[in-house]
Amino acid sequence: MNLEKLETKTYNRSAIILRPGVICRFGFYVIKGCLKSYVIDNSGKEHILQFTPEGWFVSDIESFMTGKPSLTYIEAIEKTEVRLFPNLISENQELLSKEEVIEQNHKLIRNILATNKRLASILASTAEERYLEFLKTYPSLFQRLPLKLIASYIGVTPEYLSDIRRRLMKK
Amino acid sequence: MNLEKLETKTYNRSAIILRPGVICRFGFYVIKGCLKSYVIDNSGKEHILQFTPEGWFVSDIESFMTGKPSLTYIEAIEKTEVRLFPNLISENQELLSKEEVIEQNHKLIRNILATNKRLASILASTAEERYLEFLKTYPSLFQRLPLKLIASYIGVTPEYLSDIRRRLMKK
DNA sequence: GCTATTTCTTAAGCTATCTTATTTTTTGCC
DNA sequence: GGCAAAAAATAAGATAGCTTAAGAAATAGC
Repeated sequence: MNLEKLETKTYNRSAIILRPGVICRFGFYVIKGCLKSYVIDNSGKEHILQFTPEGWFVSDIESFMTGKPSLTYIEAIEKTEVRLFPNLISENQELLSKEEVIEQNHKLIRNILATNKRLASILASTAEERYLEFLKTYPSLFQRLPLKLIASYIGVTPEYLSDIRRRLMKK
Repeated sequence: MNLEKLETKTYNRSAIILRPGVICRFGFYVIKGCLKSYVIDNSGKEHILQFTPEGWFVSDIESFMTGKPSLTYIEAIEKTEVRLFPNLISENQELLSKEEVIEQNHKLIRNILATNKRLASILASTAEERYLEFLKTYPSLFQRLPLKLIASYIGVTPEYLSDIRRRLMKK
């Protein structure tokens, strides 16, 4: 896949790149800036699935792979430049070269590993542990993101994360 | 990849197929029976990441892909027959044919989609909602698995799941 | 630079979920 | 088929994390 040929695009802060119901026709590779993907629950609360800073890849993988309508949002947290990878619903994989399939694999696998870790962490760790883990895993993001978004990512309310921070300070 | 040539193996109930610290050299495709993969937290509690009944695939994907020691357990819940897929640390992918890479992709993708759904569900739904979702998604498993394991999967204690059930009965 | 808006902190009361303990039921296995 | 062991139900008290609210601090955008 010749990267030079792929379209790039720039989104402003708060631009919504994907919303539920729409088919996700691209994977987004972030060149500069940061995206968030999230779902909104029945009570209207936002839950962040993934942050996507420079060098990472994001998509609604289910929609991207199967052509079904997306269930998630993808939105720019900062002004963000992305490279667009055309979608690869299963049949299309046959059109790619072997190297391209492997290349695609690598990007996907990196995401899978992160998602797996995240699931284990949500199941097996306390909020405080998840916060410390986040700091260690994304030291750069920690400085760039508002507390509110970090709270949504680790799965607590901003008020509670504020408490956690205070308690950690005391130690 | 010629399926006829791949090794199959049968494990007894409670047999531990993979444990943390060991490199996961195989992906396990379940022909008959059911496996669970799980982590154990600091306080010794077990958290189920995935059930793997007939027709599904499981592995410690991080270990399988990168050759690093595994962080998870994989264990037979019932007497289980599996087909062993040799590991595919990145460099090895080049040894496979394009069709084999795509085949591998398909198995992985199915798991990824399930994991993504699960993460969204844990973040955005209540325990009761997750229980109902589990029943709908795995009607066959629900009858086969002890409550204790379902509780661990949806992320609550068995006592609390027992409460949830009772409350649902009343309705 | 100023102002409106958003974010963060703090605090108090509340609820979902956990812990521990006991009893009853079910299951694995000889 | 019977018995030991595991699982499930029930209940009561404990706690992590939520809600609401209000003031302080930071920030976006003009």
